[in-house]
Amino acid sequence: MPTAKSKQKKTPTAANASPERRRELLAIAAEVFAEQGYNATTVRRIADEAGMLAGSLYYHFDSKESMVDEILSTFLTELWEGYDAVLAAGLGPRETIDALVTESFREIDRHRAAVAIYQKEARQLAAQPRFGYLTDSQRKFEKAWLGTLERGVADGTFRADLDIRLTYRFLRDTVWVAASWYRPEGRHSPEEIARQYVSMVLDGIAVPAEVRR
Amino acid sequence: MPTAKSKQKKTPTAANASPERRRELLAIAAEVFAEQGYNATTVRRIADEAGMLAGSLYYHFDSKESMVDEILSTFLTELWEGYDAVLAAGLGPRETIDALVTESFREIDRHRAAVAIYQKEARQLAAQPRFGYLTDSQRKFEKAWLGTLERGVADGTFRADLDIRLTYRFLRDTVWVAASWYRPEGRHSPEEIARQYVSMVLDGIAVPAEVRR
Amino acid sequence: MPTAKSKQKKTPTAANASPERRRELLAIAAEVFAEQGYNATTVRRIADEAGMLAGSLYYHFDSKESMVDEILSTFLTELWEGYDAVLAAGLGPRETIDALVTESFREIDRHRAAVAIYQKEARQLAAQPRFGYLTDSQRKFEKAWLGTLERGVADGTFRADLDIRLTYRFLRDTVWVAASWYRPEGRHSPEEIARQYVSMVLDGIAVPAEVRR
Amino acid sequence: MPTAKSKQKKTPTAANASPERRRELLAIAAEVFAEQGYNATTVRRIADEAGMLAGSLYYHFDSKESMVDEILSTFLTELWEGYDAVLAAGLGPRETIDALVTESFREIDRHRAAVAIYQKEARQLAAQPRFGYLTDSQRKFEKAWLGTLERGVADGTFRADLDIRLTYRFLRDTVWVAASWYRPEGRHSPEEIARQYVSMVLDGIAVPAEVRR
DNA sequence: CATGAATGAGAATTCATTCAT
DNA sequence: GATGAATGAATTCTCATTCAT
Repeated sequence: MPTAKSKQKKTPTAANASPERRRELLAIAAEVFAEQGYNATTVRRIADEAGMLAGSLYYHFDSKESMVDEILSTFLTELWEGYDAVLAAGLGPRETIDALVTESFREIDRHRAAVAIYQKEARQLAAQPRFGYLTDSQRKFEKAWLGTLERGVADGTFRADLDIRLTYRFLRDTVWVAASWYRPEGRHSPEEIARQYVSMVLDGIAVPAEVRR
Repeated sequence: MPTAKSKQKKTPTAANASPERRRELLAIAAEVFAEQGYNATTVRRIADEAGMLAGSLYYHFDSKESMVDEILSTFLTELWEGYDAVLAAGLGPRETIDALVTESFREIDRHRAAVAIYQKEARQLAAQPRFGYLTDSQRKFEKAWLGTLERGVADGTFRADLDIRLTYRFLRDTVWVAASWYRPEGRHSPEEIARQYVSMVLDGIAVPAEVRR
Repeated sequence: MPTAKSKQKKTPTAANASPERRRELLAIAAEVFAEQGYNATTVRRIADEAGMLAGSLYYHFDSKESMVDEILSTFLTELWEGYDAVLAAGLGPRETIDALVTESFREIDRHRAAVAIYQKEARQLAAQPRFGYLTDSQRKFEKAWLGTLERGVADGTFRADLDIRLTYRFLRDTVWVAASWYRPEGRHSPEEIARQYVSMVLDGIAVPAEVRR
Repeated sequence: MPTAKSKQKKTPTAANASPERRRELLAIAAEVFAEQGYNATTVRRIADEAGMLAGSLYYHFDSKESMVDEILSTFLTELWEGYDAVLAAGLGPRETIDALVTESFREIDRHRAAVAIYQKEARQLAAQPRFGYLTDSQRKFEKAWLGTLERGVADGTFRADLDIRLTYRFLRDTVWVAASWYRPEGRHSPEEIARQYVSMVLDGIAVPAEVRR
């Protein structure tokens, strides 16, 4: 509701429209970004998909960049709500990993496109100041997972013979790359996928020798 | 694996120069592609890095596309030499997985940039007929790994309670994403990384209950 | 001096609103045009300043162009009322110049923005048929000033050793460019500024030799 | 001559071409800018005038902005060479004014288009940090002229009854607006125009009373 | 009277590619 | 083998304008 003399210099266009329309458009954009890659996606393509002309998108958003920005920051905000809840619950290392993995697959389920974009583009985007929060998030992320692993090694829950940073990367990648193949309509629920992933990660895919015997 | 030469459409230019120069230039290009992404990389940038002007690259290559083509096909050719040797060795499922993972990390070590490019761009490139071999390779790849897993489940080596396609994806991603963080000068040799990965994947990161006791 | 209404091409929109609102909006528009330049001024910016949305301006005006049109024609209409009165008064050359300069500064005081716009944009706008009156006005203007100068040279009031067209341009520019720095709240009244300008122009800024002696 | 590894990140294109070609293109651009105004001039128009495609201009210049930048800064550099020489000559106030006016008309003669651009666009461009030198130059300019006037008033050369800032603006505008009508092929040489301007400014256009008698 | 959403015609700019030298 | 200059198509973004509500 612009009042007389309100000169919104910075954001001439953005944040005008109704939140619902924005969300619709962002969902479309996210889908296309995820499929084609951010750079390879033209604004025109998004507009086509939304049934409007390329220029019309600029009524809703400042730029292509601000679209990814909003897609990623929205996703990360929600992710951290979930993660923070898990981390605040005071669970043991094994249960924390379990809960984080489960939470992650729930996020992948809810924000598949955003996660895929994050995976592919984060490194490059993070170079721009505007996307500094990506780096921040990554740091927090590392702290959460690595810390849990360290706790687990300390209390004997996790193996001590593995390079812990390697283990961290293994876990991290293992979970998130799933966004590249995950389909919401697929056979398994995110919880079921999470259950199996946790099981693989914690206990391995091999049948233990003493069982096999 | 089709090699990417045979394409001298109009000009008698491409594929002229000495093979060594080509390889040098491709190495440079691969590095830049890996770092910035294929789309985001300008021919000019590659030329800059090579100490020449953008136009000059066209003496050596037909197009930007033919550069990735050659980078990826060279990599895949080598990869399959290694894989085929492993698969032909008649090993048991556990040993085959071990060998494939090890071979994979060796390839990551040798072709880090190419692997990173493959990870990021394969899906999109594969849409073009020229890159049909990417899809072929992926199919062969799946057959090799999935087959090994199935063999393992059948003979009791691997757990039967896991969705096998899930396991396959888990394994595949787990190994290859490593290219995104792997640095040849890093602490661990590719063989050491492979050893730890295999150990995690097969036996899990948790200390088994009966040991912990 | 054609007035810029009579243009309701398609819509019955323009020239609807109350004349006061129009004048308010035109004053705002003139200010922005003067400050940023006609081309660089967006309709949105004017609307912002007026506390409405860009589209809403089109209830009041046919187009951006019709805004400048109305601003300039209104100004010129008033200018010529003043000038015509001076020219009809039958004054001598010196007194006529004096009166014209004074009248000009009064117009600058009243229509600072319009004058500034005129100075900057007239040449370009005049190329369009719609703004033909700008050229007409300029011709009339030249006739009035140049004629007065010629009269003055003829009767010995003004120096005969100067190129008269040069003198004309000198005078014309000298007066009107003042619009670019004039501020109504400034130290001097328009009449005082005019007095000093006339004095400079007629008698020069140097102290005459025989006085200095 | 780019050497291997020379990554000119900031200026990917500009400053490549031979200086002569640059100068040619800048001369063309200046002409168009002067005639149509900076904003109203499209890059395409400049390219048309130069007999090339719009995109081709970007081989020579980074942007439309960098074209005006180079045009203006080149002009100002030369202007100050001339001005500085005058100011260093240790002339009296009257002679200094004379010399500055003459130098100014010489610059108008040499850089007519640049001067016209400066007149029309300086205020707006100066808002951008990149064009900070415009403000600097203006300040120096004011200091030079105003200082000379003050010296003249102090030593009795110039009238003391005039507002000195008004006089300064009068002089400044009077000289530079001439760029808007000056044509190199015109009747008068820049020196002749300067002579007449100086005469008008110093001694006025009126015949002194005691002479007229 | 005004808003919200869109249109559509450019605008500047980028970049792979070509080619004469 | 490489340079310098250009092409031309595509891309992001801007903005005056329209119009149903």
